[in-house]
Amino acid sequence: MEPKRSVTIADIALRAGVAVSTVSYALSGKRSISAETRARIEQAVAELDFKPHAVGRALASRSSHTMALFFPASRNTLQVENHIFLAGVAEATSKAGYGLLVSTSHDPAEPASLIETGTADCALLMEVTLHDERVARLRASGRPFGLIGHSADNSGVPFVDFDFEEAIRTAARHLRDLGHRHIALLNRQPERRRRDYGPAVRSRTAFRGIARDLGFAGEHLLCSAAPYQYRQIDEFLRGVPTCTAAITLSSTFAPLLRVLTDLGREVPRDFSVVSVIAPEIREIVHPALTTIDLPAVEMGRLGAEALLNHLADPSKKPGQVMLHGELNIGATSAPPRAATATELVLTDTR
Amino acid sequence: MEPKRSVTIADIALRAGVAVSTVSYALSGKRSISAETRARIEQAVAELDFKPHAVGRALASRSSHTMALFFPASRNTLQVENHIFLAGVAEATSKAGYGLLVSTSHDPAEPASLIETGTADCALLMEVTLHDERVARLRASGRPFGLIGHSADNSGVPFVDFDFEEAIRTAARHLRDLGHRHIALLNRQPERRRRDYGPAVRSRTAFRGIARDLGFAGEHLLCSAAPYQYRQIDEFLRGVPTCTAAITLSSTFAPLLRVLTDLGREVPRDFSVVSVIAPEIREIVHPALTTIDLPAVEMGRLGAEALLNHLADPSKKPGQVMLHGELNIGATSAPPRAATATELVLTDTR
DNA sequence: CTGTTAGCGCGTTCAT
DNA sequence: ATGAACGCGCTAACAG
Repeated sequence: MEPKRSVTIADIALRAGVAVSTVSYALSGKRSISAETRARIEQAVAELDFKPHAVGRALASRSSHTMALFFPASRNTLQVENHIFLAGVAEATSKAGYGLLVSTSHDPAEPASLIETGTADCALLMEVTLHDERVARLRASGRPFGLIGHSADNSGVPFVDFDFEEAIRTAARHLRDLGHRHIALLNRQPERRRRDYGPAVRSRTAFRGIARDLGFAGEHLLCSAAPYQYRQIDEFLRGVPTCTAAITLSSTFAPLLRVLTDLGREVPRDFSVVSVIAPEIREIVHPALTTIDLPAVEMGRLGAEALLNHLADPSKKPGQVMLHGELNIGATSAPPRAATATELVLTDTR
Repeated sequence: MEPKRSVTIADIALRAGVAVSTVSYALSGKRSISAETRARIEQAVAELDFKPHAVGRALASRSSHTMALFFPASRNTLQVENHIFLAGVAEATSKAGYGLLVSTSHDPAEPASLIETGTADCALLMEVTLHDERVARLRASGRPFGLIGHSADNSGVPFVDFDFEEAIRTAARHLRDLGHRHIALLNRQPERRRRDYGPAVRSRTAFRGIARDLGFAGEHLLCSAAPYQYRQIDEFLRGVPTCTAAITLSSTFAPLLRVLTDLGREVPRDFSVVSVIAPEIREIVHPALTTIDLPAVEMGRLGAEALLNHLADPSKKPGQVMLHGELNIGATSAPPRAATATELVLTDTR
C-alpha cells in the first residue's frame, strides 16, 4: 500500500531545479538539452522512479500510442485459428512500443469510435468482408486503419492477405494428380450475416474456375457452426459418393475427419484431404495432414507493421502484402482408390 | 477526411445553452438534472454526434476503464490453448464496459507499471508461478490485480484456477481401472526459467501421491519446446516399454500421438491416453480423445469478473474460484492390451 | 539552451 | 437545479 499518488514531471522539475518543459523535452528528445541539466534530470528520474503518465501524455499529444485490434471471438463461434494472428500483431506492436487493445465488438461503428474517443490511434480489422461497413465508416471519418484480409476497394489502405486462390489451385492440382475427379471445397460460414466474407467469396469463385480448368467436378460446401456442420458434411458425403477428396479451409478439416471416420472411410486410403491451416494448428492435429500453411503469425505481424508504417507516414503508399502458401505433404497424401469412371459433371451446392 | 477535431462537452454546453459541468453531470448522472435541460443536452449530443473523449475522461477521473491482460504469446512458444482464455476475458470486460489491453511482455515490472502510468486500472495475470515476481511487485505497489492460476500466497487476491490435482486423480483412476500399471504424466515446460510454474509443480506432486495411493508406477515427463519434445517422448517410450498409458496436460498430447504412431503403437489398442485440454482444442483433434475438459473460456470470464468485482469493492473478500473437470470418454479409451506382470516400481524421471 | 504558459477534454468542488 | 473555475499530467507553442 505504497504512495497512491505517482510522481509527475513537476516533481522531477523541482528536484532537478529546471522547468517542467525542460523535463518534457529531455524525455522526448525533441530539443537539445545541455549535458549537465540532462544528467540532473536523469538522476531525479532515477531517484524518484519516475514513469511518464501515459494518459496525460496521450491527452496532450493527441496520441494514445495504442492500436485497436478487432476480431471475432465470441465464445460460441470461437475460431482457434483467429487467435494465432494475435501473436504476430502483438509482436509488432510491442516492438514498436505500442499498446494493443483487443476488441471483440461487432458494432460497425466501434472501430472509428475507438479512435475518435482517443482510446486508440488506429484500428486493425480481421474477418473483413468485401463491402465492410467498418471500413466505410473508418474511411468516412478519415481515421487510420489496416486490414488482415482485404475488401473490394483497398485504395490507400495498408493490408496483408493470403492468396487463397493460389492455395486452392495448388491443392486442387495435387488432388487431381493423385487421380481424383470429384473434389469438394469446404469452408466455414463466418459470423452473422457476413455472406460477403472475402476469402469465402473469392475462394468459391476461384474454385469453380479451377475445377473447369483442371477438368474435375467441384463441390462447394459452406459449413455452419459446430453442431450442424457434422450433419451437413455427413449428408454431403453420403449423397455424393463419387467425391473422393476435399480441400478444407479454416478448421473444417476437423468435422470432415470425424465424419469420414464414422463412415468408415479411411484417409488417405479412401479419401484425400488437403487443408489450408496455420502450422500451429497443424502441429496439434493427428495424424499428419497434407496442408498448405497459412502463415497466420506472419500475417498478423505484417499487417500490424504495415499499419504502423502508414501511421508514421500517411503520405507514403501503404504496404499491401499478399502471402503465399506451399504444399506440405503429410501422411494422409498417398494415392486414393480409383475414382469412379462415370461422366464428370460440374456442380455447385449453392 | 471529415472533421479531425472531435466535438467536446464544451460544444454541447454551448449548443444547449448550459454550463459544461451540467453536461458532464447529465452524462454521468451524478446529480439530478431537470427534464428540460436534460432533453436539450441530449438533443445537442445527438445532433453533434458527441462521444465523450475517453482519454480526457481517464485523466480527470483517474481511471482508464481498462484491464490489462498479461499472457505469453511469443511466436516461438505459442500455445494455442492460452488464447482460448482470452475469449472469456474479452467477454467479461466487454460486458462490463471495460477495455482490454493485451500485453505479452515478460518484464516482471510491467503489470504494475501499466497501472501506474494510468494505462490500465488493473492487471490480470496468466501463467502464474508459485513465487511470481509480478505478483510481488503488484502487491508492493498496492495495485489491483487478479490471477488465472494462483501462487503460493493468494491472500486478498481474486483468482480462478483449475483443479489439476483432481483431474489427474480422475484420469489416473480411469487408466488404472482399464488395467494399466505404469502411467506417465506429460506436461510442458513453460517459458523461460519458470521452473516454478504452479500447475506443473502441483501436478507433479499430486501425481506422485496418486501413483502411490492407487498402486501404479508413475513417470513424470516435462516436455520442452516443439522440436525437442518429440525426441524426448520417443526416447522415453522406447526406454520404458512397460508404460502403457499417459495423462497429458497442455498440448503434449500432440507430440505423444505422433510418436506413438511412428512407433507403430496404436491408440487405444496398445496405449491409452487421457488429455486435459480445452473443449475447443478437443474439437479439432482427431480421432476423438478421452479428455478432461479444461473450461478455459469460463476461466477467463470468471477470472476477469472476479477482478472487476474486486475493483468495484476492494473491501469485500475477493472471489477465489476453483473449477473442476469431468471425464469425457472418447474413442481412444477402449481397454489396452494387458499390462506386464513384472514388479511395480515407483519411479520419477527427475 | 531554457523558462512561461496555454491548452488537451473532462470530472468535481465550491458557490449560488 | 445550475454555473464557474480549478486540476488531472503532459506537450508544444511562444518567449527569451
